[in-house]
Amino acid sequence: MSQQRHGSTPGEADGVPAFPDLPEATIARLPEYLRALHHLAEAGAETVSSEGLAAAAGVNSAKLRKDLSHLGSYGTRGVGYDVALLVDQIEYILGLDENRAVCLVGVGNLGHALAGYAGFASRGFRVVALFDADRKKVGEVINGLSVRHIDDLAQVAAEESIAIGVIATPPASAQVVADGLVAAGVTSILNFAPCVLSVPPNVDVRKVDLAIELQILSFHEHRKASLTALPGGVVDGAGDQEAVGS
Amino acid sequence: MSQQRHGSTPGEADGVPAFPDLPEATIARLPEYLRALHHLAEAGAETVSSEGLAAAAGVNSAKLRKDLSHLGSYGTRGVGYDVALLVDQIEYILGLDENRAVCLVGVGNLGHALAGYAGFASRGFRVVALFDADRKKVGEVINGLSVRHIDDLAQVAAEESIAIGVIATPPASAQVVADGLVAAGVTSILNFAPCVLSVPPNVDVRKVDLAIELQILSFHEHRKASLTALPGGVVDGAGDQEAVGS
DNA sequence: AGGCGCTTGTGAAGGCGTGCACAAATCGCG
DNA sequence: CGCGATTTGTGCACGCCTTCACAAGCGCCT
Repeated sequence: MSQQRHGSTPGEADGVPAFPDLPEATIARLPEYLRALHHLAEAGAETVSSEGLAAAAGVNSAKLRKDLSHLGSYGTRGVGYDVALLVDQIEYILGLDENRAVCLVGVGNLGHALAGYAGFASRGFRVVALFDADRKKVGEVINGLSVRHIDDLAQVAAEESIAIGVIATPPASAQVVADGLVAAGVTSILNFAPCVLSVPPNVDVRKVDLAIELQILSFHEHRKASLTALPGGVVDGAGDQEAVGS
Repeated sequence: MSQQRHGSTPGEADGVPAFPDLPEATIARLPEYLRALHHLAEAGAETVSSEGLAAAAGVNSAKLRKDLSHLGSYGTRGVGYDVALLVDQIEYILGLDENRAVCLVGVGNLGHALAGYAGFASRGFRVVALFDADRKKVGEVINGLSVRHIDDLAQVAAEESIAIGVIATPPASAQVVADGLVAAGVTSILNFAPCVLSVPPNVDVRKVDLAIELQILSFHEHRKASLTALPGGVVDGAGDQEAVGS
């Protein structure tokens, strides 16, 4: 690779392009590495070996090295990775230094919890608005933010540039809300409603379905139960953490 | 394949073994198909084509056919798939006919919402117990269930056979809780705490980290922003739903 | 009864991701 | 100043998953 890197702004080091076309699987793991790095930094570590960081993030060390190599060479052979430098680099790649504005639609059971979730603010996001279609909920204050009616979405989006919309409505309303978010210029959506959304191709949708996660676990339970009833007995069973993406 | 299938109990049709070793990627999609099928059944559909079901589930039709072919042949050429039959078959494979017992540990912000989430009960799961380490929360009644102290876990597990444990505690407590669940005989864990759990190899862990989902979306925002600033302009951007697993 | 259109099930090819194993590079010590 | 210990970065092979394209099968219409 190339020498002399400390100093310049992250991502624009020298020869490395700002967007090295990271594999999707790598992107999904970067946040995990970042969390582990923050943990290490708080513990006072200056550098980490790939082995150490891999263990903290729950992945294979070879995989970690390959992932990090994709975003340029930020390690030192014989020493390891500079924790602070790597944190900056990953945060830059993930765009977390821009402190993106997030809005949440649907202040029901789940939405209420999400609105109060501290993990968002502490990891680079600002929840700037809460919406609901139910006029009875409008005005309610949650975590310092007051709930507004969904019809105000366009107006609020014009004031604050909203990067990400979170949908926590019943499935029947989700598509309408998604259309509204897209119309308001939102290009990333996190969908908690158990349904398929159709959006323009330039909009990214990620989905989290709590029941699906349970059903996948249920399958493995079923499988394990039918295996123990057979000669082979308990063989293995995955062992380490499975990612929730793909 | 084989003829004559209607009639016998699902999964034990005739030549097909109960566990055809489904690819992990297929398993992750089965719940999505199931949801779409229930939707179709409510709309009164008797049969669906792979094209139709694929559209409803947000996937490629070839992928859907291959997925379904893995669990035996339950379609009719020229006609499509029998909706009711397929529902039974998928529910059997996923083990949803056993109405598994779920316990939830950590009745904080998020845990509270999960305890009240209707989607669990409606999709084949029974939340049978809520736990928390905070004595001030013990006794609180949520959705008809009263919160018990975490020390009672072993006792409750002995009474009701708990299949799945959900962890919604702060990350610092998550490992201790996981150890407790494992000791109580739980072999599947759904972890909402942002940390890595280490468990014996026969225990399955799935993880849901809300902040990670946002960070992945943030990356794509960052990427899109840096692309529009370049000659190529907006090219595509995925188009359809991305799974949250992988 | 025969043919035609529609739909499933699957063989084959290609791409992506993982993990091994090792060469290259750096630091510290004698 | 040179050597050995240590750790990164990566070429390579393997396996999983996706996608295409098409043959086989089924029902309906004439």
